[in-house]
Amino acid sequence: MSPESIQNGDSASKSIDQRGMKRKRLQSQEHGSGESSTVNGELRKEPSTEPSPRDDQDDYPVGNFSPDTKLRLGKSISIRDLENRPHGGVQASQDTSTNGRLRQLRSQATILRKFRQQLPIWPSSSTIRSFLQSDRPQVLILTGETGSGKSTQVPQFLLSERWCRNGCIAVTEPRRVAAIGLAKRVGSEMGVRLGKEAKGLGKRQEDSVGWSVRLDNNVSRARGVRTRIKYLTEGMLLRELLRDPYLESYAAVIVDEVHERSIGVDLLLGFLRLLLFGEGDGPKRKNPLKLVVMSATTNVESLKEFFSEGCPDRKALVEQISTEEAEGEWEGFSDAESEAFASKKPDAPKKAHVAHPQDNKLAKAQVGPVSSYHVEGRQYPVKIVYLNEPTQDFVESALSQIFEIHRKEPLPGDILVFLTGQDTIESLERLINQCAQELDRKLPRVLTLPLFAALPQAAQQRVFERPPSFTRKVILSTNLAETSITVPGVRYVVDSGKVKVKQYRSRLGLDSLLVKPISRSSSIQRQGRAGREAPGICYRLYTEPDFLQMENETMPEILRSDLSGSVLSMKACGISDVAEFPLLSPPPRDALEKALIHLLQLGALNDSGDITEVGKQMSKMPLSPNLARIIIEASQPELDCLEDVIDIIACLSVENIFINVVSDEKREQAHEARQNLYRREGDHLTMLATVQAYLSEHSNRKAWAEKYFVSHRAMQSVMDIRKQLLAQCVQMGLSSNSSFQNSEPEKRTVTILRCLLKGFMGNIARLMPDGSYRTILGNQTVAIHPSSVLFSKKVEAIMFSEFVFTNKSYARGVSSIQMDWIGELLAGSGI
DNA sequence: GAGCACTGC
Repeated sequence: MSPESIQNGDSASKSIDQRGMKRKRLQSQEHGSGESSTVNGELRKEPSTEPSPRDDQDDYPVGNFSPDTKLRLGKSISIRDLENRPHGGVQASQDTSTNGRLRQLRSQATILRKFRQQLPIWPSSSTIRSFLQSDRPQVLILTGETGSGKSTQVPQFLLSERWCRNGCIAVTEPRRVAAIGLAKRVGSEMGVRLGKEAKGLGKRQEDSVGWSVRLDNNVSRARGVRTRIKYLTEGMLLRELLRDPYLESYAAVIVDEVHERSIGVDLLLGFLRLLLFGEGDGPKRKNPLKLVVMSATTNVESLKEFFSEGCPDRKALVEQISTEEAEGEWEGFSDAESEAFASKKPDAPKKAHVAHPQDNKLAKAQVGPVSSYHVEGRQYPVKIVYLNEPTQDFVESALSQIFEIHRKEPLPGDILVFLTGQDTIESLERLINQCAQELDRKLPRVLTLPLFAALPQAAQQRVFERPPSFTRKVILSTNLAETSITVPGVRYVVDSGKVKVKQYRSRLGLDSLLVKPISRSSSIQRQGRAGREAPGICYRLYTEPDFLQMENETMPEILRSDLSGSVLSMKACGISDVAEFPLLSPPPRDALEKALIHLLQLGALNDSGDITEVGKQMSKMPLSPNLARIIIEASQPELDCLEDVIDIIACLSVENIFINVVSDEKREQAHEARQNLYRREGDHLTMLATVQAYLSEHSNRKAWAEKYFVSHRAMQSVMDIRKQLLAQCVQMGLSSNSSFQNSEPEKRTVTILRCLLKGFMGNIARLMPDGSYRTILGNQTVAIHPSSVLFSKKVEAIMFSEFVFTNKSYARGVSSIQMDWIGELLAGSGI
């Protein structure tokens, strides 16, 4: 493909005119305000300012970074990285007394305040508060583009409200790093001590900001401390709902990043709707709960409808509004907002049109249970360039596009390329490096940096480093850079328009992992990555008609996942008819049925569909139902292999513990080194052997891991999860006496495998005369994945922990089993 | 002969 074939002109600017009218308008305002380097420089002079993780959705007008390092971090970097920084943006105090520390925190907060005031959301504070002032439960749907400041400011706005005076606000985030990073940021803005750092102030109450994510709960339990804001991952709030169904400990819940439509968010919205507006059997909470749903996109209507549907006095609300004089103002305001956004008319009436209830005593009564509001973002304009003709090979198109940019555009300005996976990233990396050698000496050098989740942490961190002088970075990334990591310095985005998605097919009980076109919203999100620091260009490796044909939104995760975990959570929360559970995107009935049947087979539900004792125990574990069931099986006193099984389950809960080696030579080497760890019974016992070998290494585990080509990072998570699971089993009274530990290894191995089989009943295949494997339930052909120790081996039958279709059906995590175990098992389970 | 991205007391 020739560079000329890439369109560069009018059609590109047309589409930004349509969608990006705000950006154009913002451009003129923005260059003179906020993000300028003078402000940056000013902040830099403050000795107490540290480079802190930046909220990638809601930027500060000043990056808190030293421009010297050019290190700009997204909402998501490594947790360790966050932990190594002093809390709250304040460096260790020389005055170690509590009062000295608090004084210092307060002065820091005063400095930060003027930057908060420059955030686009700042002027909307009182309007936002006014939506939630009635004495009924209320929902506010708050949309705002990247950089508006909503994740950090909205909780602080609400704190001063009467209904929140002594309460705590929960804010959920989809990622751990985001939750921790935001908590630290907001803590320093408020000038309070973080989490357990807060110890109380004698007679006076001390306010604090905390966070709660798996394996890291940093919320003060001290008597004199009020935790005012708590950032949690979605999963953690779901766990809290199991314990405290009415969330009595919170005055408000803020659900952030709803547009990502994770399973967690969808379930939370369902539970929260029931909690707010659930069947009218009397008040469930002492005080009405307030809910703020925050989303980046404009799809307000479906959210509005979702909550209005659940609201019992919906009719009353509608009548009330239509009889109020100010009717047009409230409804009209939000309509004008969404209309303006949809029809791309600039300067549609906005704030001027809004009646601010705090200015109008009657207005309070006008605010219904469900309202919506939109805040402007802060983003530089990005020009869009489409291909004229569709491409057959996006790797090749990306290659020529990258070099066209490189020849044409001056530095600075790094290139971010969105690809589908490790394979395409590595092949493009090779191609670029070949071409770069023949590059004109006068042109800047090219530094190619791959970025995907399976890449070791140190290699991932390289995208944050400043390149050598006269060098352009070309970052080749998966979707990781779309939401989780914000790469600094990017002005050019090359978008393949593709993504690899995992989709569960309940009929086959199989995940497929296939390359698909992205959605329009995802395409816009990728484009936005070019306009973080300066105006940018997004080169789409597809045509404009292709763009127009894309789905509007990415399919919500709940429609493409195994629902057994979600259904178990619902059942544990007392939802008897799961088909009635309110979901924004209800999954098809057969997907729910499949999940119910699976839970029945596992013994989590009984024949009438009620949750069993085993099911209740399973629901408390931070594991999929399959894995949770295995733990419970292993805890039976007569089997007693709990500790060994926990070691295996911990490995199954993290990414691959073995390092992927690229070259053939290294692969041989790794294979050789791992011989001591490999077990002929299969991958699960190999995992056990690896954990045990790692545990018995006391001197230098890092070196040990390197020697065996084992991922040290993965093993550290295995250790954490193992510890957590052991503690939880003790707490749940799942026993483990070690009498059996001394029995013959052979017998122990069989016991362990039979426990695993209890959770992987559907995942069994036997060897056919032609040498292939076929599943017992479903009679599907399945191949042992090349990463398995049993790859190319023939055994009587296999059990596997994962069943994934890529270019064919693969079994991953495979163990050898015997046919006669299966008969007993199936007889016992009623299949 | 091959591995999208997240998450959980």
